[in-house]
Amino acid sequence: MSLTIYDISEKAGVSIATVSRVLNGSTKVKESTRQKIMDIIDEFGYTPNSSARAMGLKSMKTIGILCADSSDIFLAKAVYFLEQNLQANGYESLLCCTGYNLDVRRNYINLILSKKVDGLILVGSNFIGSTEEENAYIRDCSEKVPVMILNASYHHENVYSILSDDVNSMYRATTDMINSGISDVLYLYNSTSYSGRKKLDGFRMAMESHKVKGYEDLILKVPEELTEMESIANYITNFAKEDHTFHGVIASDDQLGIAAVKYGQQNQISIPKDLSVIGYNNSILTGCCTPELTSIDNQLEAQTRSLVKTLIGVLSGQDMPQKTVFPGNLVRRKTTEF
Amino acid sequence: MSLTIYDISEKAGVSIATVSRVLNGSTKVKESTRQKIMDIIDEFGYTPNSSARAMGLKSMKTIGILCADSSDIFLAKAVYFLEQNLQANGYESLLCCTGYNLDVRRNYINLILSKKVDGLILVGSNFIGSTEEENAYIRDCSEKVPVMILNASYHHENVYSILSDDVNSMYRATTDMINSGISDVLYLYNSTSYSGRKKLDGFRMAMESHKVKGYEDLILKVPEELTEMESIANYITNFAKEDHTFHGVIASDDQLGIAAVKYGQQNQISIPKDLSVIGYNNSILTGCCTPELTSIDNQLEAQTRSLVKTLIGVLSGQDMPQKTVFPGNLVRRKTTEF
DNA sequence: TTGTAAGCGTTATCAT
DNA sequence: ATGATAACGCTTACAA
Repeated sequence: MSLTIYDISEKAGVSIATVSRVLNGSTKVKESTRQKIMDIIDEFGYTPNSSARAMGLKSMKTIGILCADSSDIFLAKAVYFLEQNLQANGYESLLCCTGYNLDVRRNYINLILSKKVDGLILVGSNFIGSTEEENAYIRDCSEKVPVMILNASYHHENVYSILSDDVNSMYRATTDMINSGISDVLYLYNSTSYSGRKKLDGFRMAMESHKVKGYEDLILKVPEELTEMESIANYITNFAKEDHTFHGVIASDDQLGIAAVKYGQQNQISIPKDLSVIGYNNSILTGCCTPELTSIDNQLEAQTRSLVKTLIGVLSGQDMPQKTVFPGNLVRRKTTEF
Repeated sequence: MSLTIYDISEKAGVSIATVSRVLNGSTKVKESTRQKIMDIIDEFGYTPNSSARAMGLKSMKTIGILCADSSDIFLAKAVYFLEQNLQANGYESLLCCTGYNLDVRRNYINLILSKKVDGLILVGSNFIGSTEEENAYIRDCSEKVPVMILNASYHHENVYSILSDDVNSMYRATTDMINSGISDVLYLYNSTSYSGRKKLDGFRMAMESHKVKGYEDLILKVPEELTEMESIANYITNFAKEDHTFHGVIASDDQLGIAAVKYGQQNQISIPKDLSVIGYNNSILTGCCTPELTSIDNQLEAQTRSLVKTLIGVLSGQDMPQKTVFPGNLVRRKTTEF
């Protein structure tokens, strides 16, 4: 059992209030008593009981991080950056992997709120539904603590959104591809989350504004059950066999992008000569295939830094922007020629 | 502000003790009063204050998860599984990414201990140094709470190790390769962590027991700074140019394995015909290259399940095995013919 | 500069 | 079956 301030006060022959003052760096304490107390702590050690502390301060200095699946390559990176930033600001991270089911989520959130976290971070756009009803739980949370959303946007009091401009990123990538002379491009996606919808919007907008005909026939939703790269590649092969031709692929994430590369390889299609491929997230996967995958970088690290900065600001009572949008940018590798 | 048991007791016209009893499911409470209290809770809502609770119970029902970098593909998966298992057992997870520096780690650990976590999980074999001195902090921790180590072994009271048998896995994989007729095999690694050392041991043992000569010349340490796949592939190419020939590669993780595949492709070496490659961890990366990577699976999920089970057992006062070892197994894909 | 004491929201041990 | 009340370890007015 570690010492308490009572033990220390006794040893030092002062009151617990004085010990507390020293511990909290209050200036109003004589240097000699401060020394005496510090000496005792140095000798016997002391780790504050943060539960007790939390009761006094009404704060655990802890932030709840919710994500569907922290082993997802994209979410894992986000969680990591967030934890680092929070740590640097004196906050700890309570991690909670909720899965994708809404009811399960609500339960987890209640649990985590009872831990008296000072704020909540929702990592991933899958937390935002398309109906007000689905998002009710977010409004509830926001009455207790500030809610930060990474990679999606939801407007409500005490809710702050940090995201990348998926519409624009996808619009520009698609435009680049069209301008390079490829207008028959397959759009590959499997998620209809907030950011999933935005990406598709960007693709459609580019196609529309460049007056490309018949692009809707080349929008392919890959079933979510298909997680193996090879299965996805086969799925694309089958799609192509149904008399669909395309000389470009834009994928809503790197995994699908890699699957497209695999499709090309399986069908002896030369990349990038006869098929250009663009992925999304600029993850570690981009380096795994040959040729290496061109991908859209969404500046995740900058986003997380901004998110934590905003959160810390909110917690200290400052006015903070409710929506911060980061531009994405195309990282050109070997699956494209432009 | 959410209700407290005081508010509820007032509304119900009973004492806080009774409310507490209802909340904790004590049997010794009349059904009618229980109902009255439940009704009030249903109407107004109630989220227990777990800091206060922790003070009474001397437990936060929280486990500290330490890992160097939760965005690492292997560690992320471990963290995810651990969180899920802990959640299922009524514990929350305080995540702490410590980096690889020892001093930084010690600080984090003190901090996390002050949060009164009920146990500590060290994820990744990089937490175990090779000297008693380096591991002193683990012994210190173990005096306060049970310490669980995933993927490494350290024997001490109140310390429990769950790991896969890296020596044997590597021994068997190497043996398989030798038996298939390939004895000039390049061993690729970049980490000298506990498990890194064990893997290398397994490789050496296999080489020794099959009386392969000169294998030491084909053990290649890739500089840790090299993180890009292509850089690693180039590094291998340069090594090969220094008059080293090999027809097999065994890598200490999938990333290095993929780099080896890339090396083959860059140098027009046919895989698996002229070069066999085996990776380690059986991660998502294995599906990203073509041909897909044969890899050693270390049963991470089973390990995490066992770890949490052991931890829960320890916390409830049971005697638990201090060391649990899981066998690994080779998952054959397309970079090997055997 | 220092001490006293109230308060934070629970749990748990007594009585009744 | 229920109620008082101490205890948990800390912060923070308010007094001295």
